[in-house]
Amino acid sequence: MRTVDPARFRARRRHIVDAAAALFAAKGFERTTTAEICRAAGMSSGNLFHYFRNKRAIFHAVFEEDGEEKARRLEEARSRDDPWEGLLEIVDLLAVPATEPLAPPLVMEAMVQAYRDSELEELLSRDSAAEHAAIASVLRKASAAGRTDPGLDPDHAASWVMALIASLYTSAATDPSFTPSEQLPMLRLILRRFLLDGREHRK
Amino acid sequence: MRTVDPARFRARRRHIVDAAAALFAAKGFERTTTAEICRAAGMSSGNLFHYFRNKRAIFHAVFEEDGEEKARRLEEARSRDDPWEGLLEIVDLLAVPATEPLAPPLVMEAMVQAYRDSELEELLSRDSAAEHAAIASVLRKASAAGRTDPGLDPDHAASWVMALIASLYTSAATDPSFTPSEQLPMLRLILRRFLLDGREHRK
DNA sequence: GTCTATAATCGGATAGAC
DNA sequence: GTCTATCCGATTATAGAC
Repeated sequence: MRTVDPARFRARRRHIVDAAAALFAAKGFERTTTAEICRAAGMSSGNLFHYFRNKRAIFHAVFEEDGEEKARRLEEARSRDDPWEGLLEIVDLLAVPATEPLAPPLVMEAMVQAYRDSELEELLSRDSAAEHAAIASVLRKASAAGRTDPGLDPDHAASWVMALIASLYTSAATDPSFTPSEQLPMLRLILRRFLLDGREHRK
Repeated sequence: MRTVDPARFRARRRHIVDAAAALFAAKGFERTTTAEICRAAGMSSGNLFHYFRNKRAIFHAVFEEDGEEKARRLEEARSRDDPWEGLLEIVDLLAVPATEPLAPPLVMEAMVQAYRDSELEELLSRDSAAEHAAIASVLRKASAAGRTDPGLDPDHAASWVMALIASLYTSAATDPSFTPSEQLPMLRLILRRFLLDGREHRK
């Protein structure tokens, strides 16, 4: 007979993380106080620290997605017969979250924090390494099939594809008139022209 | 007979700003303490606050460039006969500072701070509005001359040109293997393909 | 102009009762 | 599991001497 219900524990942590994420997005990590998180989550300080070792652990939890599901979807896209279909699927997979209002400022905050927090940096670079590998893989396939500019190095090009997707987040966070959902078509256009260099897109 | 030498006062402020910039780049705004700035600048706290109203004013000063010189160079590029020459000149003007090691982390920090600091936000958006106007201007000229894809809206395209340049800073700040100076050719390639869509670049 | 000293506040985190 | 109470340290900024 155990005294803690793991599901309830996880749900409670999730409740805290959700409350904190909105604050981190609006004010950044340092300027968000634990007292504010307590208020937003409706609990005392003593209780908050029962669920998280410290403030930083709450921030990390915001970015701990289960890679399970994502890895599955990346693998699915990467194994498509048509590499361009696979690429566009990956782009959507990575770009669509940018349409959630909290995501752009949170991603920006994560990027600057990762610069000084090696644990977070490792967390994020694990994710981005998986994304990079998937993109490079479809690019290699497309290149071999003559469906992209063969002069491009797939790994190098993949880095720029990721940079372009990241622009969706940074632009949304810095320019109020920039709406990721409206900009997705332009992102796809730039990618096509970059990678195709005048080649025909369709088979 | 005045007791303060304005030139000396400005030099002293500059000395403080230089010392602070390195700290802001390494640790961010909030985690840099005024005590650290004092140590780095070799002066006492009382003296530091003789030159700056508060810590935030020091941070702002890091980004107060004289727009004089920059406006002149933008205007010069914009008035080139060949709009592509003008565009590439502007791109270099904006991209080359990314090769200074402190610039990428400082720019990232400025972007996240601007999100919560309307004064800084105005400072930065004044700059970027001028840049956007210059880029849109050369793109309009290029489009009219049939030297870029006429289907692109110059203002919209200019925003993406700026986003691509910004990628140089964000990528450098988040990916240790990314070197802006090495990536400049690729940036230019992407811009050409994006804006030309198969058209010939040279006249 | 520059210093020392310190005021005033706020922050994260813990102890321990219930 | 949750709370109240509180500690300790750090931080920005100021007062006032030299």
